[in-house]
Amino acid sequence: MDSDIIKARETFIAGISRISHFWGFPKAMGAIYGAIYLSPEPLSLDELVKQVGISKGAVSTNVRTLERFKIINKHYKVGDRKDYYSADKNFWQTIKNILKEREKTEFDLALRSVSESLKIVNESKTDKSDAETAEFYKDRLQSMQSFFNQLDNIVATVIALDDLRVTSIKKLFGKKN
Amino acid sequence: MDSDIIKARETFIAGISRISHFWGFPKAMGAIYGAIYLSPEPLSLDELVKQVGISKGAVSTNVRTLERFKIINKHYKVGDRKDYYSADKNFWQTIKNILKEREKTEFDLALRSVSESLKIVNESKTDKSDAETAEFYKDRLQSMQSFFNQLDNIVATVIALDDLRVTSIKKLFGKKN
DNA sequence: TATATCGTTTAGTTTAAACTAAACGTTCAA
DNA sequence: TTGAACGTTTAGTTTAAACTAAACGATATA
Repeated sequence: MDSDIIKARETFIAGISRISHFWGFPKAMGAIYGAIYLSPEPLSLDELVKQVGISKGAVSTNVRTLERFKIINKHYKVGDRKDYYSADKNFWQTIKNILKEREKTEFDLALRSVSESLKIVNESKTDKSDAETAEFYKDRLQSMQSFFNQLDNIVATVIALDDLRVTSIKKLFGKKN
Repeated sequence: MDSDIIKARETFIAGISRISHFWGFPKAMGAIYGAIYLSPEPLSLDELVKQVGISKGAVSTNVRTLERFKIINKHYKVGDRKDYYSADKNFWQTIKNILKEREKTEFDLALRSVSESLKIVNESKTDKSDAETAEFYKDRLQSMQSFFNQLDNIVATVIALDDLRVTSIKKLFGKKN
């Protein structure tokens, strides 16, 4: 294959790896996604091993995560036991899928830990000396709880949006007004 | 101090640590922020060492990062060589500050790496056999470039918003319509 | 000038995440 | 029924990030 094509792919994959790592995913996961995204045909596990240069085990686990997040798609071919993976260009959907996955776990958990702290303070029978501190805690914890709730709402709303509305939001932000 | 108050604080700090770690920051950084956020008075470095239970060096570096991101504020007292740190409740501003810092580095860099790949493909004199692949690459890379540009616009817009407009956006999303 | 008190930096260590190599279970074809 | 071709799992290793302990420079105080 043409060396420029190869160079372009390598540059791209390196970039995606970095982004992946930056957002808390393994670098290899980004590289795998990059290879799949830039392939005209769905790729098999062994082809990914060859292209990305990591072990079969690592490709297997990373590919599974990518699939769970609905970032890539799995394909079967009749009379072929291999699995093939592809990616599409709908990034907004991809982002939504990631958010959906994260909301289920971390967003929710963050909110709960603040709420629990608040509950403890609210239910504590504060003796005179700590009353002031308790009030301060309540105020601060409530503020954060409120913020998390708003954030949760935003995420939930974005997830629920259909593509038409996503477009309108893009317009909303894009116009810079 | 009242044991419930202590329990509430520990629960809170553990939660914030987890969030911090989840978004790619050190756990200790979250713990430090949590301690500062929940303190009625600005805290000194040594007080943080005591409250959070990590070494002075670690507190020093983490606190510096927090300050660089404008997540906490530094205070001086006359006739006192210690530095004191406080946090406020304006989370939207905090998020904006984090985004601002990240946009300068990673957002920008992501966009550039895709653009560079695209440039390589565009400038390559593709021989017959790879022409189709080159076209596919161009299409895919352009799609991602476009997406990144939109994302960059959104982030830049959010950063540029004043608080009034942030409120309106919160309303926009919060209504769930 | 000597000493104590700061925050920072550095060298070395710890730790947790992510990888490799290899064994494994399953499926299918000969 | 044997063996090849899959993807997955596991035990062990590597690696990079983040920590600790201690030295350090700077500044204030006695």
